Amino acid sequence: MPSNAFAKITPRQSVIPVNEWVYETLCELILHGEFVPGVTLTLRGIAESLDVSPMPVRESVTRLISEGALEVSNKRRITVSQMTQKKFDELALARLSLEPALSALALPLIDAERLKLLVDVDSKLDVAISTGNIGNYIKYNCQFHFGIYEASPSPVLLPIIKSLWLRFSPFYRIVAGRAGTQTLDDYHESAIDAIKAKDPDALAKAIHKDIQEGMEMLNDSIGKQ
Amino acid sequence: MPSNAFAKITPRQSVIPVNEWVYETLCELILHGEFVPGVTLTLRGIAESLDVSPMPVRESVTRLISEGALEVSNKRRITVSQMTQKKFDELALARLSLEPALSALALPLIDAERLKLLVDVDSKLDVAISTGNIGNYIKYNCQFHFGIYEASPSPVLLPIIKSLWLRFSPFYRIVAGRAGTQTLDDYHESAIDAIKAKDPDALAKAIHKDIQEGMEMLNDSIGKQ
DNA sequence: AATTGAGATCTGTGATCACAAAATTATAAT
DNA sequence: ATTATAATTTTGTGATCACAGATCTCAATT
Repeated sequence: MPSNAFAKITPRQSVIPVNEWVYETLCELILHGEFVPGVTLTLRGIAESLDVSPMPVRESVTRLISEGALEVSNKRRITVSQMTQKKFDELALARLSLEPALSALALPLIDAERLKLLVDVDSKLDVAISTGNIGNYIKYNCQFHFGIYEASPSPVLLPIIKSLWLRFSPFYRIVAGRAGTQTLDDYHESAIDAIKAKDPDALAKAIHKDIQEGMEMLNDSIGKQ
Repeated sequence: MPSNAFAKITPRQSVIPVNEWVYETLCELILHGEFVPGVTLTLRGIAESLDVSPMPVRESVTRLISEGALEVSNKRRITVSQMTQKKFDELALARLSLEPALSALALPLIDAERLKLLVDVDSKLDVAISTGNIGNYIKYNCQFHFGIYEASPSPVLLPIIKSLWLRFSPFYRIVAGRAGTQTLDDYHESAIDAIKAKDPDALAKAIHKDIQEGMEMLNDSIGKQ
């Protein structure tokens, strides 16, 4: 029996608290689509998989529940949140309201180094699309967006947007996995152009369009999970 | 020595879990401005005040930290979050982006009973303003807004908006307490008119204006806490 | 009187135990 | 073979303990 049932996870730096490492590990697993909507998790199970005691897992799961990534079902069972039409509509509304705005705020803080990183991630993303690698697509798409947002150390907007991603990522993975990468299209090129031109409005528009297209693609699949 | 150091709190229904009651009690205390920004709290202290064991307090505080209402300071000390200009700007942006939108979504679900409740709360609010009762002003203003929002059982937007309120409420209390109620103005009348006219756009505009005015009033006081 | 520093206390974090309610498995009866 | 029921295990929740690091207390020293 393996002491760690999850896919490759980054080892814990002994300086950061255990509960935080557990939280970030679970976040990454969720954001990268490793968790299937609807499956039930157990505190002791996660603890064993991550080779930690149940206590820090409890704190992390509490956080993830309050952020909507996990749910506690009818009779106190921890599950990965499933998508509903109502949730989806609100997620789309919130994303379209906040992410373009934060992009515009972040643009002046994107330096040459970060721009290079974004270009790099976007090219990896193109490879993932052409080779049909869904896992990498999800990962690099996430890295691209947050690569922009995190240029601004936003204490309020960033955590909220992260919680939005935590909620639709598992669903995203399922849908994209079924549809394949050939249908995927993005506006990352125009986003990069807007960054180079230092045009906040153009960047906001590109991000808005990118989210809208992506969410429209997902919208048809609700209920067919 | 009192077994309960907090102001009047609603007793726990024995059917709901202790941690949830603690969470909701703390939320209410924060939303109604009972907590002063910057003061440090302790798990054991809250537990004693609420006459529960430290364990459910731990879970509740974890949630409130993840929602930004509380912070863990430099060297792991739990404090009530303080306002900064950056936080304030983002809170205003998020509120103006989300609350008018949710108002418009909620309007069709506001029935006669709820409308009556809103009118009632608004009149209590006017009394609070004219008598200079800051505590009631904060409370009824909160009840008025969420009285609209909660008409729509929004699984995503409602928790996010609540987390926004949890962050600025303590600050609100301080500022309003210093400025007095005579400077307070709101657009609740036009909001009620819009509800009666079943005009979502007009309601969204009224809520937008209400938030904008309120936040502008607060903006001058940042740093002078 | 001001400063220092050793001892005592308090605090968040992690570990472990207890327990009732669910869920699962095993057994019996049809 | 299928259903019903009893026994067992598992689970989230709450309580308690342990501990290192931060904070506070207060007497000793300058």
